[in-house]
Amino acid sequence: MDGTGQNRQKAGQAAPPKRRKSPKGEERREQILQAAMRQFADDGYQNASFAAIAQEVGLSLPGLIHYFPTKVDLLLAILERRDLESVKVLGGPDLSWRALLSALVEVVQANTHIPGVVRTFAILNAESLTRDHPAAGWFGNRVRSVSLSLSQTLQRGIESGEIRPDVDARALAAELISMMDGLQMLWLRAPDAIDMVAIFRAYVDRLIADIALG
Amino acid sequence: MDGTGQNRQKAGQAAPPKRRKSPKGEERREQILQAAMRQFADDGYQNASFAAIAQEVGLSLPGLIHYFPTKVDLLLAILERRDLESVKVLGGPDLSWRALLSALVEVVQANTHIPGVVRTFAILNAESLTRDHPAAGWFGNRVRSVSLSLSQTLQRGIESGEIRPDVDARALAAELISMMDGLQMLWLRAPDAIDMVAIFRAYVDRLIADIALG
DNA sequence: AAAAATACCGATTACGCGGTAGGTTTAACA
DNA sequence: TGTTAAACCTACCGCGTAATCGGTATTTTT
Repeated sequence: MDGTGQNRQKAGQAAPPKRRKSPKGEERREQILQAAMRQFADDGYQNASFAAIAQEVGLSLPGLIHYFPTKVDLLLAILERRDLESVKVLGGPDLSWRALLSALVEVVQANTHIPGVVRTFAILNAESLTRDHPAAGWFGNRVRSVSLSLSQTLQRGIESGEIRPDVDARALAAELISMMDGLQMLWLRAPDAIDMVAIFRAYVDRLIADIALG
Repeated sequence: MDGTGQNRQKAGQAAPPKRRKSPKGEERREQILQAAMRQFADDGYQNASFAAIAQEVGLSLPGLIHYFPTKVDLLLAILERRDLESVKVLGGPDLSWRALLSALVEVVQANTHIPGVVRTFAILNAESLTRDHPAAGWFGNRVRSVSLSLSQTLQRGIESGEIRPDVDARALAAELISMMDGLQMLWLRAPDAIDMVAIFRAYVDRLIADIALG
């Protein structure tokens, strides 16, 4: 009816989404999301086949559509779920800048154990740069939000006198994001050929040495 | 008949590719390559329409096929051309490491003036991470080659005593490539919001300060 | 001027795609 | 236990796709 698939809810949090039942259904949803992530990771969103995702979980195409009315809805469901997970990582605005940088290294470390997920989001991230891509808004918001979060923490470090005052917090935030994303792409092309964690850790260590005061 | 479109020539350089004639034809080829780059930049390779490229240069689909027998041939032609251009940038293996890093900054600087080209290759680079992508080999070779070139130059710097001996040249090469590619993606998402050149230059300056001896 | 390659086009084909129409079976709940 | 929604399926549709067939007109070379 609406064609946008945005009709889930708007701001409710614990509100049970209308009425929902079957345990089997929830299990299926989970399977579908997993399968879709796999196929998006392999082929990208545009090139992946909605019907092939259905097949992977043993459904017909209309069977899949019963759960996700359009391909876009399925994509958005994957992104939405990622939102919930990633809140906790950069969560506190009360984190010290050193702790934040450590947390970033840990994120990279953790990512090496879930190459599938990393691949999915790296592919979608890049693909979302193309015209009218349905994930463009999500990735745009995400980069804005992460960037803001990083630069605020760095800025607090500057104001508290722990970081050299001539550092550009916003530029440094962009630099960190770029390095992480760039490394991911290199790593995805040849996971065994480069040690993503070691490289990123070395980079961050140098960065800390460069900007720390005292 | 061969279906691969690889039948142009194999190693000849000045050898006129069999026999070629019309000036009009060469002009058309040029238009086609430009149009294709534009559309690949907008929509990616997979999602771009071969026929739409034909239309943009005022040809029917069979008319386009006269010049490039398949869509893959067109893609490879674009990549091939880029090869010729990019040789000169990192050309000499007799370049000093400082000169090389300066050259990288200049490349980034120059790239800000050709966002279309940057976009094309950034999009294709990311897209080539998907399964069976026709550009995968090209980008794989490219990253290998650039990486090797960078790390060799850095290694020479180490051996000549200009760079600290505890530096990992290969890791640093990967880091540089990651930073450039990551920055490009961030920049493409919001060209006016970030100063790619300033960020990269600041990064390189810190890097030099960190690894230089004496 | 003759021969031959180049530079195209209209019509068509085979196929995969996302999505719909209209149903039947299965399971939850009162 | 009856009602109702969830959980699916078969068959189908319209569309866009890359690519082919079989030409004709133009240009270049001999």
